[in-house]
Amino acid sequence: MYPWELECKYEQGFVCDYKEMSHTKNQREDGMLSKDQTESPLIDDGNCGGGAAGGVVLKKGPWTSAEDAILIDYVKKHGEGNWNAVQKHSGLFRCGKSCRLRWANHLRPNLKKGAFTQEEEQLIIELHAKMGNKWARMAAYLPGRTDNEIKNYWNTRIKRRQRAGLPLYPPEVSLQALQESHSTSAVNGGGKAPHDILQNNSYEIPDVIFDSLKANQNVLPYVPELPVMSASSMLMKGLGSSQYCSFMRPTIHCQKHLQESPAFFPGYTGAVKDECPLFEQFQDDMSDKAARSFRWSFSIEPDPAMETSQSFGVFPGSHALSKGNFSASEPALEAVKLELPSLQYPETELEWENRGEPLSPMGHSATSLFSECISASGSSLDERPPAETFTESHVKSEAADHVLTPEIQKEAPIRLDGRCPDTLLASNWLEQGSGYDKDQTIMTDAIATLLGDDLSSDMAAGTSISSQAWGLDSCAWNNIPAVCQMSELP
DNA sequence: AACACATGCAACCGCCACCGG
DNA sequence: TCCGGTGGCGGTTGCATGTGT
Repeated sequence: MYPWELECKYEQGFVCDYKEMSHTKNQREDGMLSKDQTESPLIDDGNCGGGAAGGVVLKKGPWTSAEDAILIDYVKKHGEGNWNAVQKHSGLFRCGKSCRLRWANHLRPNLKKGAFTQEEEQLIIELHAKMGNKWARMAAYLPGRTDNEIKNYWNTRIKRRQRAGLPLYPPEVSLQALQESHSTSAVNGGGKAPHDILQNNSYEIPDVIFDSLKANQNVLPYVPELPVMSASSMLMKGLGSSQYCSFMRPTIHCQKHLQESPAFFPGYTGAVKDECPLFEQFQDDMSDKAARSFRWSFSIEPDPAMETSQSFGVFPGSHALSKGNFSASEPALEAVKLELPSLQYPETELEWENRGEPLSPMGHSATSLFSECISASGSSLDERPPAETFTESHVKSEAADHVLTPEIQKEAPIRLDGRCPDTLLASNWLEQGSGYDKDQTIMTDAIATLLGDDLSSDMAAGTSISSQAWGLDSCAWNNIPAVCQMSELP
């Protein structure tokens, strides 16, 4: 639908609808110009409009409906593109970039407005796992959605999950990947160099993420071939997600601990670091360059860039901290040149967001708790992480934001749209718990295995809180070091 | 009611790739 | 091959609104 249809929409109040939706906050729009627009028309820097394109001071700030109308009219007549000509031909005092952005994000026909649907949310998660912060490419899979919208959604989601202490990606995927990587490494040999393992073509890990997409390739008009994503990459992404950035120090302890403690990964003595480059990530003072040199584990052709241990650091698409900053991620793999698909997204069983992830009664996810426990147990008495990494900032925020008593869980509404906080997802997950026995088993087994003997000496008896509630049997719960449990208790 | 803080979103900025002259 | 223009992309910012105290 383009100019000819736009006219119809426009005349029927399309702009008005938009105005209501996106500018409810801009009461200034009609008549009430923003401060930018009235008091000090900003001078652009030259890149965008140059402030004075041909001596004309270009306006910045929120668009008015009048400007929208001008732009729509212009596109209607001249089509998209050649945005710098808009100002010349339409008298709109906006730079071309601004016009393009406005059109693409707000005025373009067929734009969806409003909250993301569950299907869209899940797709975003999947796509982000695959592509990283390639918002434009992701937008190609979400008809009617803009990259900016997706980006904003993701960023807010990251913040939410950070606050919630949740991983970005589903824990069962991470744990499953972990198990897979273990079994695979057992075959390949634990002492194998990381890059060898990762590049080994036989190092195949079942798809766990994109089945929902791939399964429909024969149904949908066009679904770009989605390369197999390494589950171990997912694992690393999950563990390396922003959530864990706040646990940088504990993670280092984890690595140290892992190295020192063969029992942690039974049968994988000393190979943990190799198997889990994430741990190496935090040990080395990793550069962005190193981060970007990482390639996916399923690389067919050996990549010279991977010949160095530095190659194993940040995982594409992750928001792993590098030198304290979020690093922009590279595409998960050689990003496929995506065409605009006309997708119909089927319902899938992997509705992570929908069901959330298993949370402890204290609001901890299994993986969150897992990471914490590793962190805590991995710290010897003289290496205990600073309190603020654990007992203060994290626990405080979780206590404040995500304590879910059984009563609260009962009352917590099931998430019906995409805007409920993660807290609610937890209750939702719990309510649907019966359908996730497998996941729980995986979780339980994995945690029990991972925490296993090595932590047994730290066991505490504090099982007053039902560990069953988040899928851990009492044994597994008991295997959680006291420091973890204590840190969660009010 | 007032204030502070949190949240979400629109818009901007800077960089980069592509293309044509 | 170089260079300027253009468009696209990802990161960041600013602000209105929502929420809690």
